[in-house]
Amino acid sequence: MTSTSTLALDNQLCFSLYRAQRLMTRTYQDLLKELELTYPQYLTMLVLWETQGSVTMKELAARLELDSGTLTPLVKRLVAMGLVSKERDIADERRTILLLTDAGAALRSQAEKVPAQIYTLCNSEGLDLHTVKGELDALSQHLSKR
Amino acid sequence: MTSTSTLALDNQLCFSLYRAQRLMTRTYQDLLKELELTYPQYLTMLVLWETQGSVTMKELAARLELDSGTLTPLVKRLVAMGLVSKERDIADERRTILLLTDAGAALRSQAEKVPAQIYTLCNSEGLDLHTVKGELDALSQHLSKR
DNA sequence: AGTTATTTGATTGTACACAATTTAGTTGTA
DNA sequence: TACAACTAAATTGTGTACAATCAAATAACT
Repeated sequence: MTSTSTLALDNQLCFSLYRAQRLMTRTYQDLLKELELTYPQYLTMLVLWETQGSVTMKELAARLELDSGTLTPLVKRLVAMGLVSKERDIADERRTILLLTDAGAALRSQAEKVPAQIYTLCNSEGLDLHTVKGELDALSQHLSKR
Repeated sequence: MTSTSTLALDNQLCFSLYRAQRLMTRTYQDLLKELELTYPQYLTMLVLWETQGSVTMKELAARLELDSGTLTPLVKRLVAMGLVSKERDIADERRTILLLTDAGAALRSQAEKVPAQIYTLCNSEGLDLHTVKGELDALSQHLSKR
């Protein structure tokens, strides 16, 4: 029997979201083990792969909606792994430009397999993942304009 | 124009989930500031409020699907705040029992206001939050049985 | 030019998450 | 009753998140 209290954990959308997100990250973790990337590192690589291998920290932060406190150390690890290099923008020395190394570019072909694998793992009878994605995006849109 | 690449960030359900979860946590953060609780601390208090103020660490971990590495320090903070007390189970000294203090129990009346406030902030034209919750639960169910 | 304001990224400090290991306590069994 | 197997928490170590602050560079203004 489910509690009808408005405070019951099972009645909170937030908890469903929180749990689903953690399960999703764990699912990625297994697949990303082969690439030796964490899940946020993978997201960062996605951005680099879709920007011809060159972005500023500011652009990356805007794309992932993460701040420098998160990204600076994360990128430092990608640099240490040899997937990314960092240099200052000559035109504006405040800016740091991230560049894909050859190893970083090469990793893409391995990463190409991940989306299909994830789809297989997530897809389930009676659940339209595309619809869920749209709803989550709508929720994010709504929450972010405040 | 959206990229049609399967690797494009915008095509990943995972990123929608990841972003929505972070936005939701931030939304809670504002409301919980008054209670001086973080979002995971709030979830922990929800569990205590719905269990007559008494749970073991193991039960709490099972309920929140978090492990002791996360919960031990989190609970330590709740104890330091005077909301929870800890004692050993006399029947089985391996077990730690968490108990609501009077202050912890009293906080519930303030927390009662949160769900309605969150609902107001999340609810949006053309988006059924109850449906979204159900879909996320279905996804979690699917991801956790593997 | 010199001062002020703004921008960019890095740094600091707090709080999760979670894998892996350790410690202490309990149970099952020869 | 030894003692191996198991269980519950705590601990350790790595990697995010994010608020707040800082330093350096640039822009804007007088």
